[in-house]
Amino acid sequence: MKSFECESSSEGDEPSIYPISRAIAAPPQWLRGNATPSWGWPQSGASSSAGGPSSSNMEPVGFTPFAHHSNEESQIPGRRTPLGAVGLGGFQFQGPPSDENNPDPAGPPQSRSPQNRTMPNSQVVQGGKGKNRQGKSVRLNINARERRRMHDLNDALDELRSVIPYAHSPSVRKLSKIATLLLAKNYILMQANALEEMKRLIAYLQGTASTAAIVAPPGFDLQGFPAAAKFLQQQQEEGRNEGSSSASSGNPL
DNA sequence: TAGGCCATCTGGTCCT
DNA sequence: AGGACCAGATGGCCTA
Repeated sequence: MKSFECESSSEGDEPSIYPISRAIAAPPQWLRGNATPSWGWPQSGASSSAGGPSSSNMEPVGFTPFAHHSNEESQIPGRRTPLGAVGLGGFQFQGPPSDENNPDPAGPPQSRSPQNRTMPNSQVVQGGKGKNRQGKSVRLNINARERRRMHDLNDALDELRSVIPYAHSPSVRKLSKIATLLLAKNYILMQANALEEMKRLIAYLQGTASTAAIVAPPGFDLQGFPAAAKFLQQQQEEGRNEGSSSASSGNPL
């Protein structure tokens, strides 16, 4: 691979810190501030990556989860054309006007970036031997397919960006590919953790519904469940009131 | 200016 | 044979 490799996260232990992981753990400035979700970036030493974020931080602020902002993306600095600007088939080639590489006979569309990209390799490497004589059109077809494939991949990444909560804002730069993948992974871990906690809470409430006093079990963190905490508090207060009013009966509930 | 990120081209490998 | 997938190489843009 290249200089960055994702941690082999199949093991649950502490992932080794590759350069890219450090970059994610300490996101660049354009991702800090409002852009940084409270759950997204693995905290060094905190129980974020494997165990998920602390439940007290589960309420991210500054963004709208699951909101699609493809229109806003057009204003975000970046090189890729927003999804809405291109057809379903992905991006059209926007290279130099020369192009035999242009699969669109109608001519190259407006370049998606201010500059017209040059295609340095297309001519240089072709100057070789008979192998390249397989036919220019064949090679160009292969190139077009590969381009389309990469565009599809980027479209999928855009869709992934649209469903992971982070600051979708014109002033916030688009997540990089690797950041998108790592953020999505952390989001999945967080959701799984929240689901587990919810299951435990439901099981506990069901188990104590018929008993006298409802008390949070030792070690159970209710900070992430304000509604549940409020409910328990109400139950305890009601229990106390009834206990005082019907002290003669001695019935705790 | 260096480094990060990206798009594209290219050749190799595997699969149908 | 043709297509999908992959990784290396290259060069451009942007930001600190």
